[in-house]
Parts: sequence; C-alpha cells; structure tokens
Amino acid sequence: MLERRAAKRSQVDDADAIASIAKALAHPARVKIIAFLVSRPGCIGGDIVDEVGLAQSTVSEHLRILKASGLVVGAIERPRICYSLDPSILAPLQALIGRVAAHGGPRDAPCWPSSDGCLPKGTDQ
Amino acid sequence: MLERRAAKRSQVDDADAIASIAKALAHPARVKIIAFLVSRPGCIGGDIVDEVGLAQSTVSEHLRILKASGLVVGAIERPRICYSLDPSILAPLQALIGRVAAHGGPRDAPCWPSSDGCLPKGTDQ
DNA sequence: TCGTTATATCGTCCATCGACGATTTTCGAT
DNA sequence: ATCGAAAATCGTCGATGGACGATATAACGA
Repeated sequence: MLERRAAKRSQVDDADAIASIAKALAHPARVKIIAFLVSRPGCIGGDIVDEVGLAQSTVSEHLRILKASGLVVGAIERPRICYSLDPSILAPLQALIGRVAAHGGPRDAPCWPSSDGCLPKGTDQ
Repeated sequence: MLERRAAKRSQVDDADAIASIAKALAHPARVKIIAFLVSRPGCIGGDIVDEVGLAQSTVSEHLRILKASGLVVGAIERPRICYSLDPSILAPLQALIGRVAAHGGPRDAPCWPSSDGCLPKGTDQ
C-alpha cells in the first residue's frame, strides 16, 4: 500500500517531466527533425532546414526547443554544427507508454460502479 | 532493408500523427490522467478530478482532448462513466522512441564535417 | 414528477506557441 | 582585415491552449 502510494507519487512527480518531453515531440516539424536525426547520424543544420520545409529561423527555434528539452544536443564542430540525440531523456515517457501498452487492449470490461470493481467517489465503502 | 526504408518513410509521413499523440501527452494534467487510468482500471471521472486537482470543467476539457486523440475512450456505463485506454494509438510514438533509443547515446554522433557531409569522428580530416 | 449527482459545454480571460523577416553573431576562407 | 556562409536571436503578429465559473444535459432514486 505504501509502495503503491510511493510509486504513484513518483508517477505524479514525473508528470511534469513526461509532459515536457512530450511537448518537445508535440509538433510535426520537431518530429521530422528527430526522425531525420535518427536516420542520419551527424547531419547538418542546413539539411534539416531543407527537410522540414520551414524558414531557417523557424527551424532554429524548433532546434532550440529540442535542445532545451535535452533530447537534442548540438555538438559544435565548426564550420558546422552536428546535432545528435540523447535517448536517455525519453526514458520516463517510454516507461509510461510501456505501462499503457502493458495495460491491455481497449478495455475489455470498463467497470461497474458497484461495490467491488469501481471505487465509488470518496472513500471505499 | 527495403522494409526498413519503408518503415522509415512511414515514420516521417506519420509526423503529424506522432505529433498529435505527443500533444495529447504534452500536459501534466493529462499525463496524470493517463497514469491514473493505468493504475486504476475502470476508474470514475470524479476520482480523476480529485487526482489532478483542477476544476471539474478543466478536467473535462482535458478528457475531451484525450478522447479526441483516441487514447482515452469513454465507456458510458451509467450511472457513471468509466474511461479506459486504447494503447494501440501510441504505437507510432512508441516506434519513434524505440528508434531513437536504438540509435544510441549522444557520444557516437559527433562527426567531422567534410565536403561529402559529416564523417564519423576518427576519420582523417 | 422532482431533485440529486455526475459530466459536458459555453464564454471569457490571459499566456504561450508558431511563423516569418530582419538582424546579429561566429566562424572559416580569401 | 574583410568577406561570406551558417546559425542564432530579435520583434512582431495571429492562432491556439489552458484556466475558470456558470450553465446545460442526462440518468437515476425517492
């Protein structure tokens, strides 16, 4: 019980972290950037601009957001900058998704609010 | 190999879909809701309101967003509504994360730019 | 029927996001 | 020392998001 509470607490505490990670992925341009970086290790910024099809300043802003999230790290290797990924940042989000996936398919039996399955609002009764 | 490329292309084409899924998870309240639904199969809306600590109307709005994303499905079982999860929606996002994770840490990415693009570090510049 | 309870919707306010062009910065190259 | 290319930053604008209270809706029980 205490463990469950603790686990749940950590989950809740992770909510902000998970949300911020998801936020970093919550835009098609950023998803494209990530996919591009996965497919081409050590690619160059200019290529990313071509890939996503937005203005250079806009792409730079998306890269800034991704770097702020920690998912993308910019390795400055003049004359150009090579970006790379830090997958470890994704762990909490991946864990949540894993839990959901393990949770089962589209819920078989929703619940009955009767005494057993669904806990009625308030305390257990 | 052809399959890999096809999968990769579908990933990129799915950028919008992945982004919209991520968007559904891009708010702490919604993450809490998901975590809560995972931990309590067939829970009740009122409990969710207590859990996230926001106004009922705000929680309802977050639930609407989650339902619109397809991740949460509301099974109407009066007198109350029991929500449940559809994990299959997460597949594209999970796949992307898996690809990033398989990509390796940030250590191997930096490279030397050259006229042919980025060459792995260690290559003669 | 009427009242209670749970959920959804509406209207509004303020904050943040996303896009762009213009500008600045920062290097290597000439 | 200056030029040029690549990236970051700035300023602005319209769009969207998130919060809330108030209100509407729906089903059950008395």
